[in-house]
Amino acid sequence: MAKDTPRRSAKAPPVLVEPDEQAGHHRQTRLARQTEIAEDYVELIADLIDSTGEARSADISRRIGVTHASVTKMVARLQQSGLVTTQPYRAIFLTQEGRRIAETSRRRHQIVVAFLQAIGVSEDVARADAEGIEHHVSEETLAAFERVVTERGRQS
Amino acid sequence: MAKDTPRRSAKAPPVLVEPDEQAGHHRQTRLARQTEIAEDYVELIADLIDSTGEARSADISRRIGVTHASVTKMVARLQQSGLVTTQPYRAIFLTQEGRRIAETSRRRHQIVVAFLQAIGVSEDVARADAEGIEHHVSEETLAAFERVVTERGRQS
DNA sequence: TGGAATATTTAACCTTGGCTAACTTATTTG
DNA sequence: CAAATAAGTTAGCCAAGGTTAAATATTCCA
Repeated sequence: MAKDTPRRSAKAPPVLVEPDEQAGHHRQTRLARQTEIAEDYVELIADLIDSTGEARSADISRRIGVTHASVTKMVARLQQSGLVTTQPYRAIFLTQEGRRIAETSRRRHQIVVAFLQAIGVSEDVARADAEGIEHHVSEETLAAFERVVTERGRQS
Repeated sequence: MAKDTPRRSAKAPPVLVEPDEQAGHHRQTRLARQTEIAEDYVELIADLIDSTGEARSADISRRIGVTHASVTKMVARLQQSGLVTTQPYRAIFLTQEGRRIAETSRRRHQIVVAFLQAIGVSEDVARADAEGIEHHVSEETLAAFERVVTERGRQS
């Protein structure tokens, strides 16, 4: 019975990074992942309302690239969470709370896009990457991004 | 019967951003979200192997902050995807493909952390934010990050 | 060597966020 | 104004990633 792969090392091996700290970071990231989809929808709904006067699910599904049915389901969930209000076959509106989240998301989004462009990323890629990055940027990092934007804006 | 919220606007409203393009970005982001968990696991497994000689699920669960059971399930999925190999009650190893992905992830991770610190983000926050950001950084953006790191490294 | 202590797996469940297909309701237009 | 078209909803499905609780393996040590 060849025991080719020892199941467990005999002694506790040395550790490079603090496990708890690392777990905390991962937990934090997992939490951010839970809210980012909702944020994407809310941000988009705000944009639609501001630019066209109302948010309709057909537009949302076109912009976000999912089916009508998925939008309906997601909107129902957003309503449950108190971020939007809507009635069957009617347009979608943001609640106070939804509007607040939309504003925060939008601000972050704009800063991230401006920042990426400031360090030389092309507009299209900046927009694409920002969509994913924005949800994982802490206040501290956001502040750093802003500094870079104003710095580079001045020096060019 | 007051019709207070018109269900649909009479005319097609003007659009600010190209819907298709925006949908493409969101689709791309959704795709990245599908792989990021796997990447986190693979990256961590590689770190454990390199630093302690083997990756055991107890360590993974401690570092990543989920239960043992979740790790077992995820490792089974990684095996299905051909990224790791393992046998019941034995340690976990990376396949060629798994190792490749781990290297790519690690490189990106390191660049993102170094970059954030270069623009003035504290080490702990840099590590935490990088965990979420790294999966959404395109090659173009990564290159821009590297440029900033070398620039700032030189000038200080 | 035989438990005690650890580690791992299994089973059953939950939520999220997609999908398709079929159906209903509004809007527009001939 | 009725029929065609567009928009929205509902139902049933799926996979991913989590969870707890209970069962099973392995290792260590007295």
